[in-house]
Amino acid sequence: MISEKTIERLSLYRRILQQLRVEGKETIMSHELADLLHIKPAQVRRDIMQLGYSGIPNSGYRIRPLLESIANFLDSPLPQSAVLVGVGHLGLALLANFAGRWRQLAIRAAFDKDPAKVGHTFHGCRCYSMLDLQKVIVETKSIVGILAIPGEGAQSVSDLLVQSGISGILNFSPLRIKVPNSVFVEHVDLSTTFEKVSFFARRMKHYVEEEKWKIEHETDEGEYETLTTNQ
Amino acid sequence: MISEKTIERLSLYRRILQQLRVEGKETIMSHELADLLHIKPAQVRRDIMQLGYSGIPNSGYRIRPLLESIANFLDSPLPQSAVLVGVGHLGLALLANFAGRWRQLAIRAAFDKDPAKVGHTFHGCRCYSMLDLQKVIVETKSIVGILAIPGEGAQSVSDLLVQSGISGILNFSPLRIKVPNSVFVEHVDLSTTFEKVSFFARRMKHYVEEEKWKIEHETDEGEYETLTTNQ
DNA sequence: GTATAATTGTGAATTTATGAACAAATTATA
DNA sequence: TATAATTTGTTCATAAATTCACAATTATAC
Ligand SMILES: NC(=O)c1ccc[n+]([C@@H]2O[C@H](COP(=O)([O-])OP(=O)(O)OC[C@H]3O[C@@H](n4cnc5c(N)ncnc54)[C@H](O)[C@@H]3O)[C@@H](O)[C@H]2O)c1
Ligand SMILES: NC(=O)c1ccc[n+]([C@@H]2O[C@H](COP(=O)([O-])OP(=O)(O)OC[C@H]3O[C@@H](n4cnc5c(N)ncnc54)[C@H](O)[C@@H]3O)[C@@H](O)[C@H]2O)c1
Repeated sequence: MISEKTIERLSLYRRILQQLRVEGKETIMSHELADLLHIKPAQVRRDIMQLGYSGIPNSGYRIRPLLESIANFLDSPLPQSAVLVGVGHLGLALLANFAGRWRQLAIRAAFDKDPAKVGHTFHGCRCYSMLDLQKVIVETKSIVGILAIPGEGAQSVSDLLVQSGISGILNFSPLRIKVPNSVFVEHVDLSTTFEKVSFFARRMKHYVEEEKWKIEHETDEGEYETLTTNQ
Repeated sequence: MISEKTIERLSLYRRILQQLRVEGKETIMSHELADLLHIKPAQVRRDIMQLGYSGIPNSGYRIRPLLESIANFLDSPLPQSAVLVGVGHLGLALLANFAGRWRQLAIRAAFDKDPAKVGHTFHGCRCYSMLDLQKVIVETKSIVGILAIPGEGAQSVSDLLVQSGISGILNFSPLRIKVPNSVFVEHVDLSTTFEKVSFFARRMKHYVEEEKWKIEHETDEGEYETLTTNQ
């Protein structure tokens, strides 16, 4: 019923609104939010509509109650825990940002198969042995697992997480893991993202050079198609 | 004309096919690739069609030439360079993975405003002063910039990158930067992604518990709507 | 107060992405 | 060599996401 895209935008709105509130702003209009995010005002209004929150015509949305509506919608009534598997380069960066930083949602435990890491604490988060996975997940009541290990181990660790009661996985490994359809998976594939940016960067450059050429040579506007981008 | 989604999938196909080739596989059929990625075969055929490459009915695609077609389409004829701004927790992880690892596309230089980092080399990549940004970008002919700094500095650094000739930006900061429409931007917003996974994890759990309840109480199948997911 | 200007909420239109289905092509097989 | 079995390329259909556009509503100016 509610789409992933909408959830992502609601999370964004919240972050922006929290900032604006500390700056003393009390109300906001759909086109202001839209401009900050480079989207259309109708999109903002539609998303907020789905919350059940109503704005005031000719005046906009009151930030305080809108934030409450978003929190009400996005957040769990209880603080929510996540666990991280793989305390390597990426895992460490994630711990630096998400280990107990927010009360509402945070990484509460980490795991690694490397004995050198087990028992140590990284950015305030303890690293456990893989043998303790199920026990710790149950104890911390975690429902989200973050995979920051190489593709090789990803499927088997994913299976373990699911067995232990995890129902959402954030997967940074390049492998597309298979899970029961009662589990939500998000693949963050930084390599393909990097390649994509590189691809479009090149196209943009070509397009711009083509435009320059056309201007220099004062040709009439030919039927060049513009690039499709997400801006 | 070609969509971002298609580019992402082509990059995925390539990675899988490279692996399969070293395992000795010579041909592949659309449904095999589709199964590995949890998508539909028609999607695979459509994507490959856009490359201009043709498969063989009743036999599939020959992996070697297909890989060549993909490389031809996705890659620059010359090796392509990227620069990273912000050698913090995340920046370091990115350097560990992308600093000169591939010949075709790699991070060739890093920048940080912290004097303690300037002049040092991280994972084989030299960190320069922000003052050298333009010079190094021009020298390395980089067209991609990666932002791994806090939101505060993101807009001004982005402007600098664009001034220096960058035409693609991979932005890890929470700020939605503004760029001319001749520049491609990809926002990787790990906080919102994390919140999204948490949100759907919770819904999944509820949904599953609801199903269990229904089974235990042997009610007739009510009109419960299923969740929309991306699996 | 009344008029004016502005902004919301939302149905309808549009665009974009995905999926189903089938003729055409090709291989394998009898 | 002919037939059967498959898989591709692609058209047409469906679904999802976005955008338009405008009536309804409210604030503000006069
Ligand atoms: N670092 C990046 O910027 C980056 C970029 C693109 C993709 N990735 C992907 O993210 C994942 C992690 O990357 P990284 O750079 O942190 O790798 P890394 O090698 O630095 O760290 C991997 C960690 O996972 C642990 N590990 C390995 N297999 C395990 C298993 N089966 N169970 C438990 N722990 C295990 C290792 O001991 C190590 O600590 C990899 O799949 C990588 O391809 C990372
Ligand atoms: N680490 C994560 O897992 C994670 C998760 C979500 C979001 N992010 C975002 O990614 C970005 C980087 O995160 P991090 O954890 O690496 O932060 P960090 O604080 O560890 O590193 C930031 C680095 O950028 C440098 N820097 C800051 N301002 C700069 C400027 N104007 N010019 C040049 N260099 C500058 C700092 O000196 C530091 O080295 C942040 O915007 C953060 O919100 C990171």
